[in-house]
Amino acid sequence: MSQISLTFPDGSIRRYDAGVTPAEVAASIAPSLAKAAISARVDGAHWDLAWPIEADAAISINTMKDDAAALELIRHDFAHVMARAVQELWPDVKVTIGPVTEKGWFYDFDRAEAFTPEDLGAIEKRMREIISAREPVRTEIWSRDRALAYYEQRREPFKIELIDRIPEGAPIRMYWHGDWQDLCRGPHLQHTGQLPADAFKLMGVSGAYWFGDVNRPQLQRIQGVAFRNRDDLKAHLTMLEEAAKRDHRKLGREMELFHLQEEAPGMVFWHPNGWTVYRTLEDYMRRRQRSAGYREIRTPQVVDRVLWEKSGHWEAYRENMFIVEVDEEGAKEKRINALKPMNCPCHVQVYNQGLKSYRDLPLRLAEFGSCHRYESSGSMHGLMRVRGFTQDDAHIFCTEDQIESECAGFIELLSSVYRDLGFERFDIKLSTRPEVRIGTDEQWDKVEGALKGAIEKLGLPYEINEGDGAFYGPKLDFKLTDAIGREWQCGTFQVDPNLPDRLGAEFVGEDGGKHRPYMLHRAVLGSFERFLGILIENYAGKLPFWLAPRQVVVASIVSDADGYVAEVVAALRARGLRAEADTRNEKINYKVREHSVGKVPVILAIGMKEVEERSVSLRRLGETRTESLGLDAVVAQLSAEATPPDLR
RNA sequence: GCUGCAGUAGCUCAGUGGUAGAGCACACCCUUGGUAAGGGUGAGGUCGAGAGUUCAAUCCUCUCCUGCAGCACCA
Repeated sequence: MSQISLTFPDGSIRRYDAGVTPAEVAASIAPSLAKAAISARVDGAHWDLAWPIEADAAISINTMKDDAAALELIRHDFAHVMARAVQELWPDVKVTIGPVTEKGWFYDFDRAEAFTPEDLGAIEKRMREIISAREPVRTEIWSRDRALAYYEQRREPFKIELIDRIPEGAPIRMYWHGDWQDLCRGPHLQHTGQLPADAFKLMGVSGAYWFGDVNRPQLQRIQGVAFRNRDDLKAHLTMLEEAAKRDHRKLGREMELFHLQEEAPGMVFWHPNGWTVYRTLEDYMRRRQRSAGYREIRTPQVVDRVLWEKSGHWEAYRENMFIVEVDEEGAKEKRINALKPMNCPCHVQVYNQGLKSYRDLPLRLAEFGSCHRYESSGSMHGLMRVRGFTQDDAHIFCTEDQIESECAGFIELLSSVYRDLGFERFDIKLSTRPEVRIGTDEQWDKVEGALKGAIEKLGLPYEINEGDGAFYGPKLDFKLTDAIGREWQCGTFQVDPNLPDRLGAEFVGEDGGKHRPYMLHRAVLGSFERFLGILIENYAGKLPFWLAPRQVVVASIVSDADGYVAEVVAALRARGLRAEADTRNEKINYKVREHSVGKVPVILAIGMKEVEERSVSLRRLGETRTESLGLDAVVAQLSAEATPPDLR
């Protein structure tokens, strides 16, 4: 038998018979390692302990201490254990697929009746029994015919389809968890006893299409989360509770920011508090864009279909547009308009007014553009996905040579805005040319190169999403990370030579001839509605002082102080602070509680002592400590704090 | 849009085949209290909309609307 050399992480090399398994390798090192082993990494691939190694390779043995490997195996094995539990409880249920997800796994089942929450409890119980049986996990490679015959006989149509999708030559692996069997590419743990029985939880049932295809059968997806130990599970559940507490829909009500109602699904009714935050953010963005060289414009919301036909939206996007029919006096036909779903065609109209010279470029036209899109009913979610929204939109008209510097300028603006708003971290994704596209390869090379060049010159890391660009040009997506680690895609930067072409935008070049400009679509926040939702959740409602809708409440302790309270409020307001008096007939405890719940950053309590000293007792949100300050001092201090970050 | 669940007072929710209840919020009164809920009294509901079954529907059935979770969608 031939021999192979395996290289270990410490650089040492050992020789084994070809076909040795990682389990045997581990045993050759130490019995304790053999017991603790869960999988191996062979030349970078995640390797089952039972799979033979046939050639020289670099190897490392994974144990439960290896985060990534352990979590993957645990979650994968949980998927199988759950499927087994389900089939043991309901033998007629058909199994499909059960992949690992970010925090756990899911498994899709075909079953006539819906799973109930009680069923989940029963499944969890059965899973624990399976785990405590500590049954070995076995693997075998089967021939295609044998696998197909097996599933024919078991009447598992979905598995048959899966086998048909396995490419010729790839191994068809069967795994046994005890005497329950599933088709799976592996790898898996050694036995079910290696699963942490106290570190998983079934999270719910939902519908899911077979292969994500609306036209295929809808299955029932049971989702679970799993971690290496109970503490990690607990931390995860705590994070979910934390996220629920931060839910902007709940905080929006509690803080009286906005509401939604069924007569206008997906459209926001902003209340005074919410609108204050909105305008503060909008004013900030207006200043930032103005100083970054943008000119602000405003374009119509109701536009004739003729323009949408020219721009291509009528053909490609019509089902997402709100259509407005108008009976014009004397007209034979109804005139058909649409609420704009995007601002770009209108911006080209502004560009097209008057002949443009190359000297006018780059021309940056910005609009806080109010858009409407008919989003499908199931996709709407509070402020995060709405039908009526406002983008911090802008289009830069420029030459090909200007793309790189415009891109760099945009990224600098975006990163500075995100930092000002409290987001330190964001990731960039570059989507490159798709299969179906317009333009020459040379153009794509140049434009993709410009985007890469801009990012690299700024020294920022980025990922490439091969083939995910629009048919007309590449794009950048910017994802920020919030305070509890969730990612939100907000910013975008898209290169578009297509729309200027369709709508006939041009400029006179140095050569005196007419040329097409490029159009760069870009947004920093995305939509104000959604971004405000993200801000609310990021700060759990405790917005930074400059953004807080009510910055200061001046609360009287005794009614004899009411006159001075009014004076304090007036002094604060004179400096532009958003201050309110609370002179209601309530105890100070009551007022402090109410305004704390309402997330007011600063409460100034006023009793007779303060009246006599012309001072205030200052208490900040989240603290129990109070501070006594003179009136002039507090006004000066708070107005400094209220200055937006770009004006400091 | 699909699957499942839900819709009762401003909010959170209980409840019943014979037209409804709690806590908080709200109004009024008492109380002037020093940093997270003082006390009392009171007002407040076409029980999401429409149709059907029934002597009788908030409750049962159907359709629709809206919301929630997930899926699909986000050119």
